[in-house]
Amino acid sequence: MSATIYDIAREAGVSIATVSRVFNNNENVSEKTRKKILAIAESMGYHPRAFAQGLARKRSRIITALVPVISNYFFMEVLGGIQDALFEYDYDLNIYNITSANDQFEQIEYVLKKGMADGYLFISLHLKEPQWKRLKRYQVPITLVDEYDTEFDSVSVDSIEGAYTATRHFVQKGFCRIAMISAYPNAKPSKDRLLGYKRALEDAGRMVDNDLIVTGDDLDRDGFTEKAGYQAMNKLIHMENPPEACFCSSDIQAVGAMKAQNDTQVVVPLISFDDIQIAHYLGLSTMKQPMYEMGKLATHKLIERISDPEKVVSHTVFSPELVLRSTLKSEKVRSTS
Amino acid sequence: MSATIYDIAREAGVSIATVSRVFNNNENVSEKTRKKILAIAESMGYHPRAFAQGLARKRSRIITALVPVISNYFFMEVLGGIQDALFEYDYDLNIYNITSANDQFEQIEYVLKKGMADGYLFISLHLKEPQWKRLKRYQVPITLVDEYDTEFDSVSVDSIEGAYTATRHFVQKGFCRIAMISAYPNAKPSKDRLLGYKRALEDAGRMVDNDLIVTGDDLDRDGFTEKAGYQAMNKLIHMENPPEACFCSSDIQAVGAMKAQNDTQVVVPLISFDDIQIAHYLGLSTMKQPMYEMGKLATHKLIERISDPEKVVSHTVFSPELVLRSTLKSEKVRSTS
DNA sequence: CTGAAAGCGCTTACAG
DNA sequence: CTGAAAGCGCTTACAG
Repeated sequence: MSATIYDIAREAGVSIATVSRVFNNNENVSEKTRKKILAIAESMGYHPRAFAQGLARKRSRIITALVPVISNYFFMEVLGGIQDALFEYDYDLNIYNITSANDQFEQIEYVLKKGMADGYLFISLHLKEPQWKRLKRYQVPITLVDEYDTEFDSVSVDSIEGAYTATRHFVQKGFCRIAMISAYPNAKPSKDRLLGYKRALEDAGRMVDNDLIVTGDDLDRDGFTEKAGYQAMNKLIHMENPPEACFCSSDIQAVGAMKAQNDTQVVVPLISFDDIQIAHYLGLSTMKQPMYEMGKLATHKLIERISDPEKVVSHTVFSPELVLRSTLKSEKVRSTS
Repeated sequence: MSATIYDIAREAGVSIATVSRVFNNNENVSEKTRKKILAIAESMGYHPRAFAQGLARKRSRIITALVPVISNYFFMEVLGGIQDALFEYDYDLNIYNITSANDQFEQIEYVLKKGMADGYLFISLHLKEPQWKRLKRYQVPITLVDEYDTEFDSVSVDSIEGAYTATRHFVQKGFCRIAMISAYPNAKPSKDRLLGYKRALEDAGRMVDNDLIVTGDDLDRDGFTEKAGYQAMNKLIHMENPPEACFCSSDIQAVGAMKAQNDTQVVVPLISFDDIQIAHYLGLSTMKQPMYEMGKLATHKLIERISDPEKVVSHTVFSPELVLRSTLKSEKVRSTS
């Protein structure tokens, strides 16, 4: 195997403690020995083994992000913020994929038990109340992104408000039959978007027509896929009395919905949710989430929590912002959708 | 801290060796003690600490993927294959982001030196010949994806062929001025696509017009962005004599290019490269790369290499496949782009 | 400024 | 089937 601290200590004629000090930037090493050691280390291609350090220090300087679907546009953008924040501190990032299988919670516990990281970022992971409680027992720093629980630091967006704003916009524009393409409302964000949609209609004195709330048949990723959006929009388009406008749970579903519109040449003004990178290029009107900021802030919170476990729990809830693009203007949609 | 092997050994009245055996599925433990230990471990929430295991075993059962830009559609799809392959074996996946800064190579060496993983997957990492040579010294299993070097196992796609096929298709359709939206040709795939494009024109007896080869001004991700594609297409559209068709280095650039077309209502038939998920929904004609398969195969190769370091180096080169969609048919483009 | 030594939590021959 | 003991490669008081 490659060189260890012993090899380089022997070569330099010092003890392993001194070598260790050099690599830990400990000041109590003479400049002369420091240089000598560094030179030898370089020549032998030496670098402290992460495992040995982790074991001895009981700290790893690793942050682990747990995410349900890595290949997900929302996560990708959050990740950008996480990485930039981590860059400031000297932490490494590990990413674990948590599948949405039945043993999801066990997968999470498994990762925590392995104790590889100093702190954990839970991205879009939606557990039940007793499960959050149970995680608390691990006494390990955890920050939630895109989810809320009283026990943990969190960064999220107000989905109720976002859905409300989008729907109200349609109401104010004078649209009557306003539909919603929903994801499967297992998790809080989905539920909240449904809630915000309904509330906006009710506050406007409208009846909520459940036939106008549709979901794709594809269950993958709880329906947050192009395919599910495509299926859902097709259902709407083929109703006897199609809707005049539609709020859509996510941009990625809107991409599918636009294809359905394009295939049939039926235009339904759309406002979706997220504002992922391509939204601008596709002309999607959407409720913008500050995904990058969310990732960054969550990481800062986590680092703080690591250094001060007793800190009072903090929650940040961003307000999504309506970004209007061509999917709203019927005349442009024809050439855009 | 949480329970260790000592705690549960004491509680069970056995030695730590026995506890260890249980967690390593060693057969030499009586069913009775096994059950007892498992029960106690469960009640104490015990699980072997990854660092301690890694140190003692000198194997971590971790695979690390190094990628230049995590938030990249190509990578996301490759990742799907990696995860599915890893699921079969009992390996965990770590992901490291390698920024494209000047110290890129140092970043890579840093990750390798930490020695956290049993093997490394290099995704879309393009180094220089001497750098590959130098990595060889680490004597650690490495598999390349989207890159080729004689020294390492690799899985890639024939970019020359793909670009050739796309361009030839335009030639055969009778298009005359065929442009190319290129990325910055620092890396092999970009260079090869440029090469394939030129070769197809030459083989058809056409002159290569360098004015028709454009790149966006945005340098981010070597020009593999929506923005760069948008800029590039705008340049083409505003030429005195705009092209009649265009081959584009990647789908993501094509997304930007389509927006430029839509903004100006100028239609230029397009064939891009990759076939990322949204390509189908956007109606992008493209040279399909089997990204998922590539991730899966690369992972299999890596696992094999780990178990047999002496295995002969193997290279797999896939042929990209032309997928025709509406960006090619001018009449449909108008409603799609 | 430097070294000897204990300890981090496991695994793994070896012996029985 | 089980235990005692050495070892994995570091860090960190403690003593000088």
